[in-house]
Amino acid sequence: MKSLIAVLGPTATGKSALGIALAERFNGEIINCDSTAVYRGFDIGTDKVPIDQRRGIAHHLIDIADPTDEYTAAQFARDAAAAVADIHARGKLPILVGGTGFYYRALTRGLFPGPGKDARLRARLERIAERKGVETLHRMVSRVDPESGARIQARDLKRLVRALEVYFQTGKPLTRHFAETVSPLPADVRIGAVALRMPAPWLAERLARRVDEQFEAGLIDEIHGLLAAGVPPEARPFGGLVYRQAMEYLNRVRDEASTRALIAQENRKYARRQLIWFRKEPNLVWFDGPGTNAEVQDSVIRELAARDLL
RNA sequence: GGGGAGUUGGCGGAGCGGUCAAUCGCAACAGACUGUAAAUCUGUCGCCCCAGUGGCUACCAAGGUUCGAAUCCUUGACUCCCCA
Repeated sequence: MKSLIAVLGPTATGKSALGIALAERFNGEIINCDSTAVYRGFDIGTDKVPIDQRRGIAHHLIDIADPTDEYTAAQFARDAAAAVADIHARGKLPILVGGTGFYYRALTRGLFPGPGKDARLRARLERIAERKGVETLHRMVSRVDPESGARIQARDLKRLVRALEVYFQTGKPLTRHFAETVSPLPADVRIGAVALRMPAPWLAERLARRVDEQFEAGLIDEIHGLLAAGVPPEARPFGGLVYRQAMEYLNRVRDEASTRALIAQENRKYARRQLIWFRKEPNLVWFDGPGTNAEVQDSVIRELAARDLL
């Protein structure tokens, strides 16, 4: 019987610290489950744990993609499953740590084995949306795949494009592919998932403090460095939280003080979406953070030990 | 001291006699999510309820005109700009 521990929950609740504490105590290695931390060079804004603070614990799936790559949930599911197998093979305990719910779901429940992105097809569909309105795509989806049409909201461009992309590439509606969905994880892996949470006002305070720390740690210099190294401003990770707002600041959309406030605010909204996501995740045990707290760590260990996962 | 502009729901900001509980944006709140997910999208958003072509209170304040006012008039308070 092999265990996989997962430390999940909203941003800034101390997941990394809890993960490292568990790894130190139970001969574990960390697997990142954060969609942006996979990109090299994006360190400060993604709150990566610096190497000298990892206490010698191996961290997987961090810094594995170039900023110009388009890393996806499907790729993550494959890479993470491989990392889990590798860690198990070496007789160690894999500990998944991160806040990207979709990545966690892709790993634990799988994505349907359909085709990936087709850039030309997407461009074509997006052009149709531009010319005739997104609703046109929704009508197209409803015609070829009524179930998806009912499920996907009429203006949700990305999902509509995806549904049509799958249909045009396979001749089969997206919904029919779902039946073939399987987790890439071997069947004998037992998952022990815990999530950290915190009262909203407390989290808001931590988020505001973290933004200030990121600026003091040289967030803006990091961005200048990336741009100087030739990373285009359209690169995927620049479009995400913290970096998007910081880029706008560099483009003089707003001053630094309001940029910091905006980033904190966007982080709060993100934390909210993460909570909504993880609340629906089955078999997940919640703990009141922060994960740096020794008592919290102890109760997590007790819980996992009681379920014979450690 | 003189001249001009303004005061609208948590904020910004439309509306300029009826169809206005008041366009829209933001925030807030609730939610969706199967290969971009730190992304993308949706709903609610004055108060009350038997939840409806329902009731009540509302557009700085007080009066007035009118069948009817956030919209017009008078006075007052406050804010901003220009000239002294």
